[in-house]
Formats: sequence, C-alpha cells, structure tokens
Amino acid sequence: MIESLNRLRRLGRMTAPTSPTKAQLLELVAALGTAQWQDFSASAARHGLTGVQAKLLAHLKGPMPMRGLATMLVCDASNVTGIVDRLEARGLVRREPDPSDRRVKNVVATDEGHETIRRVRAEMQATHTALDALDAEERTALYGLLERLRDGLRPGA
Amino acid sequence: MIESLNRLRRLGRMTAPTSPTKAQLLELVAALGTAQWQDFSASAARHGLTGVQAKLLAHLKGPMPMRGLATMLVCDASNVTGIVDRLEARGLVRREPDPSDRRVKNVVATDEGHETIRRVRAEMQATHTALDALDAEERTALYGLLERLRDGLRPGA
DNA sequence: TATTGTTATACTCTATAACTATA
DNA sequence: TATAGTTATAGAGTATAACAATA
Repeated sequence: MIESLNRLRRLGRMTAPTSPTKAQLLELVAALGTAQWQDFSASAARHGLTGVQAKLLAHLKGPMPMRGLATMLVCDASNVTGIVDRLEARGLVRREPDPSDRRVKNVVATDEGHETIRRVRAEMQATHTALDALDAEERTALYGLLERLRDGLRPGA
Repeated sequence: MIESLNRLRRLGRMTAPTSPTKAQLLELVAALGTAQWQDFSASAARHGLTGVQAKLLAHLKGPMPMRGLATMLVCDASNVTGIVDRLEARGLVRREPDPSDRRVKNVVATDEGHETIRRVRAEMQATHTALDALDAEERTALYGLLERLRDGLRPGA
C-alpha cells in the first residue's frame, strides 16, 4: 500500500524535479487534451469517421434525441442535423420517432455503428500503454485526480 | 511527506470507491481533454479569437516559421496561411522575412497579440480552482503522471 | 407560448493538389 | 531536387436566424 504510493510519487519525481506552477500544470493539461483528441481523431479517421462523428457514436449507448446530442457535444442543435445526416448516410445510426413526443427524433446506433466504434475504442486502448504500469490503487488515485481536474474545468458537468 | 501522499490517495478514493478499469480511465481522459478544449475555446471567444487562433498565439513565445506552426498545430502547412492571415488582419501577429533563408517567413506576436493571449491565460487560471487545493509535492506527483499520460498518447512528443 | 428539429447562410478549420520562389 | 509558403478547391464543423410541427 505504502509502496504503491511511493511508486506514484516516484513517477512524478521522475520527470519533474522541481514543483511545477499552476500555469505549468494547466499547460500540461492542455497538451494532454490536445494529444488525446488528436489520437482519437486519427483513430476515427482510420475507420472513415471524423472526430466529432466518432465522439457522437461513442456516447450513443442508447436512443438519444437530437437535442440531447447537441447538449453532449456542446454545440448548437442545428449542427447535429448534419452530423447525424452523414452518419445515417453511412448506415451507422438511425433516426426513430419518439412514441411519447412527436417532435422528438431518437438517434440509435446500428449494428455496424456499434461495431465501428468498438474498433475505434479497441485501437485507442491498444495504443495507450502508459496506464498498464499502474496497479489498482494507483489507478484509483489517478482517476480521482483527473475527475477533480475535469470538475474544476467544468463545474456543471 | 507521507501525509501529502495519503491526501493524494484520499482525493482519489473520494469519488472512485472501486478501482477503475483502463477503459474508464481513458474515457475520463477524453472527457478531461474535451472539457479543457471547450473552456479554452470559450475563453478565446470572449476575446474574439477562435480556439486554434488562441492556441497558435499561446505557443508563439518567439519568432516561428509558418512551417513550425503547422508542426505545432499538427495540421497541413496550407492551413496556417489562413489562420495567420486572420490574426495578422487583426493586428495580433506580424510576418517577418527570415534573414538566413528567404523562403521562410517568421511569425511574431505584436504587443496587442501578447496582451490578448495574456488575458486568455489569466482567465483560464482564474476559473481553474481545482489545482489550488494541491500542495507542492502533490503538484509534482500529478505533473509527472499527466506527463506520462501525454507521452503514452503521443510517443513522439 | 415554448420546444424540437430542420433549413439557409456565412465563417473557420481541414486536407489535397498545384504553383512560385528559393535552397 | 527538395523545401517554404501560397492559392484553389472541396468537405466538415460551427453559430445565427428563421421556419414548420408539436407540446
């Protein structure tokens, strides 16, 4: 237990001999965010998807109204029409009428849609080896820290 | 020392009672990356900049050739022309000839460019309070971990 | 009246290909 | 020949404003 914490500390000490400032930490978070998005987009592109299309598909666990997708993507609802149009044209999602509100259209992933995003996810996991060195306790600590960072960035999330 | 490590661990325990899987960690890294970019873009927009424009300006510490900017932004060189055009039209950057290679144009931030990006950075720091709770040792550990994550995402970086 | 989804429009970012001027 | 920067072009994402259908 103490050993895993010491290891956690050693991981930090390895590359940052002096204590980083808040500005340096924010810069690194930005670099990590950029790297994450670029890798995800590149992986998506290998499967014929744009980054945004893959992101929508990845969040589509069940039927979701267009409006909900706009909220998830943090963009105007009018944009979702085009994004879903292109995914639907490729047979990766379907639009279904909502039984309880005829204004609403629910978007659902097709089998091919599920399969495609599954491959993108698998590819991401395969190329991310940095996390494999962490044991269960270290992952827990890291998860909590990242969660706090994210909540700090988006208080409402 | 041990106390700060325990605190680090407690921070993790707080919101993740069970050990997260690699998939869950990657999903959280993605969410953090998205949140980071959206906050940065929103801050940039408040100062009349797009996210990419602000990113270019933020990395422009000294004179940089167009080619170097393309490498930094991880995009084709042809895109940089337009991005710099728009920044230059607003008086935030200048193009200067390179003395040693007449093919090269070096981009430099104007005083107004520096001032604008300084305000964006200040705004980001002000809204990111999550890091303030960490002491020097915790920041060091976190920095090292984030660095490892980033390097795992982009082995070449 | 308010909300959902869509259309029309304009702008930015993106890659590709072709061009020029230099090296 | 190769490289730096640009132009032209087409596609995708973005916000704004207006609209029809429904609540």
